Amino acid sequence: MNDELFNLIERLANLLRQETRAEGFSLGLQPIQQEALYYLSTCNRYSDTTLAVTEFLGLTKGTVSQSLKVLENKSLIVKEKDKHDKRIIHLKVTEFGHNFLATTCPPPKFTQAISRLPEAEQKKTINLLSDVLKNYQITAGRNAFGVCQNCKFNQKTSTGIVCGLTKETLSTDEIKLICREYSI
Amino acid sequence: MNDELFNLIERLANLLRQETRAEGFSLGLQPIQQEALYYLSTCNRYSDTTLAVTEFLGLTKGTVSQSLKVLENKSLIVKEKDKHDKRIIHLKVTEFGHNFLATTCPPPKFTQAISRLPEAEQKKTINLLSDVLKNYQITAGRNAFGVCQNCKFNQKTSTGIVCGLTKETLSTDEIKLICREYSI
DNA sequence: TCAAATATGTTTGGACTCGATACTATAAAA
DNA sequence: TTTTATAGTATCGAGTCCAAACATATTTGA
Repeated sequence: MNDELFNLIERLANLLRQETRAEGFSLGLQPIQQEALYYLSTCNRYSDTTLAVTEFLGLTKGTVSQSLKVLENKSLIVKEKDKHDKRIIHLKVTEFGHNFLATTCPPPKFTQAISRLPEAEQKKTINLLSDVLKNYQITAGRNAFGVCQNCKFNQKTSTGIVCGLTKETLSTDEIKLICREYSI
Repeated sequence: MNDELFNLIERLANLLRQETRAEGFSLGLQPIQQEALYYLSTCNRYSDTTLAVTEFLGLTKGTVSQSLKVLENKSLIVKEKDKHDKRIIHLKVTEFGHNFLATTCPPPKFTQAISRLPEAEQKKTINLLSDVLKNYQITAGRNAFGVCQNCKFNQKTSTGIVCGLTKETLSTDEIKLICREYSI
């Protein structure tokens, strides 16, 4: 039975990669580069670095560094040095980058296929698959990369929402993004 | 919401690829080569050709031809010419190949993570994800690659099980395998 | 019947990915 | 202050990938 689930995930991933390749063709973007760009569009300010992308994609930092250079050369992202730690470089998706993603990621046919399913079924699938991912991440010993507002460090105080890890104030928009420090 | 599902699948696939890479290290096997080998271990005699693997993985036949050559050189598969059509070459997984897959595919940690979930949840996830895949394949205009016994061409006659497409008799073991001609 | 079209599979070349390693720069720890 | 750890980049060789050209074998159809 594990085999079945493994098979399904592999096949969905294969189809997605195939379509992603086609979508990125206009800009000469490789699937992995699009994945990195997509991740950067969904993560928060603690998670928009080379190392975070590396963890997320499960590759080595040298490899990721190259992919990011391509994204920068194509003006899809810009690099901004951190004000407090000069080693850290934040990767921000440009407007051009956001526009590109809006039409290509997730691939239109995937979106189309999903929207044909009943909404209750969509939600159930998401919940179940989240459970699978969470379990797998724990077993494999990886970071969970969850949404900020569901994190155990997320605290609601009288002065606003605060991250218990960094002690910084967070906006209501920010807490919807993905964080590499996510923990439950 | 589509974005969420897309994200989950991508992340699961990333984790699986990362582990697959580690599992294949001992034999110097790349993730894509392992995927091809795994597919060949699950497909029926109508679907064990270069072209079928090509469709299944969503790559070009030239690329797949190279991966298969590697699998052959490592004695994980053998090539057998078709008796009726000399263009066709059947790809059979060797005992060595089966043994390798048994310990590596799906990755042990994935199996471990899944088995920790309640059985009902596992089944539900499989059913829902099957639905997603089926819809996506139809939208993308791809072959479905389903299990023989669920196919509309599968016929139970007085003399045994027959494929309505090839008019050939099928064994009870065979009908559990994946077929590229699967249709519903 | 036999040339043209089609189908299966391989080979080659160039662009790109990937991990490993070595490297620079900065920050934290001892 | 020296040492160690962290963030990121650069380079190399092995391998993936697509596109195109190619070799065979089969089917079509005039």
